[in-house]
Amino acid sequence: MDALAEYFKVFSEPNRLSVLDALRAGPLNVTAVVEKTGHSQALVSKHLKLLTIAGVVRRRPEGSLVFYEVIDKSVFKLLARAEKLMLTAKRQQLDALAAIL
Amino acid sequence: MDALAEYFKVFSEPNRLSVLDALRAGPLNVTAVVEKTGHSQALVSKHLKLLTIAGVVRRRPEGSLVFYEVIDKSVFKLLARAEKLMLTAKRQQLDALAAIL
DNA sequence: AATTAAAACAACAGCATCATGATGCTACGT
DNA sequence: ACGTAGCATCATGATGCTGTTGTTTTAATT
Repeated sequence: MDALAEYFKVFSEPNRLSVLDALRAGPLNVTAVVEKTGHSQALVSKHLKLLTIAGVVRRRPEGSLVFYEVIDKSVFKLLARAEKLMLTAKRQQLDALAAIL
Repeated sequence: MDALAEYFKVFSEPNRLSVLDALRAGPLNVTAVVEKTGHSQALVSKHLKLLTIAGVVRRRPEGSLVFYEVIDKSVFKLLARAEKLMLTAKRQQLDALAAIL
């Protein structure tokens, strides 16, 4: 239960999520992620490290560049499922509100 | 992207996850959750409030008791998927570790 | 009305996390 | 060997979250 919470924590940060999303189409090196996300280099590097430690992303040095890529693309299915759940949750909230009025 | 991160944050806390898990079998009142989880009453109340605001759980007063129940049980599928992903991720981590040694 | 049990609220201390700016470190080209 | 680009790390300040204690509300019971 503890480990699961930590795993969810990986995806509970907007900037980290955007870094992960930048890798959706395929591997990118750090600078490319920086440009794609608009975040500072230090920040991107940090989040990529976290994602690597979490086992979500793989680090692959190539010459003087370092490429990162998503290991198991089914993480995006997780994101999609969460998004769907979130939407229905919000709708339920509205329904609950309507039931009161 | 922001909202998604916040939604994930709901599940990124061990105690909150255990509170949610306590409601897996069905509705419970606060005291029952307290007994099932072993957490303090105040803490349980707090987490239940959060889960309610997040739209994961529904609050239903009944007499002097207040029952809580999971609105959409497919949240547990989200948890299961995350757990699965986590396990494969950990294996990949071990492999990566082994590649270094 | 007073009492009691259940649940929520408030204030506080402690802790973790995040973003930034600066600095270090590698690998490559000249 | 030197300079540079790419990436990682460090130290710091700021912010937010968690859990506890103590109090308050709500509802039922006598």
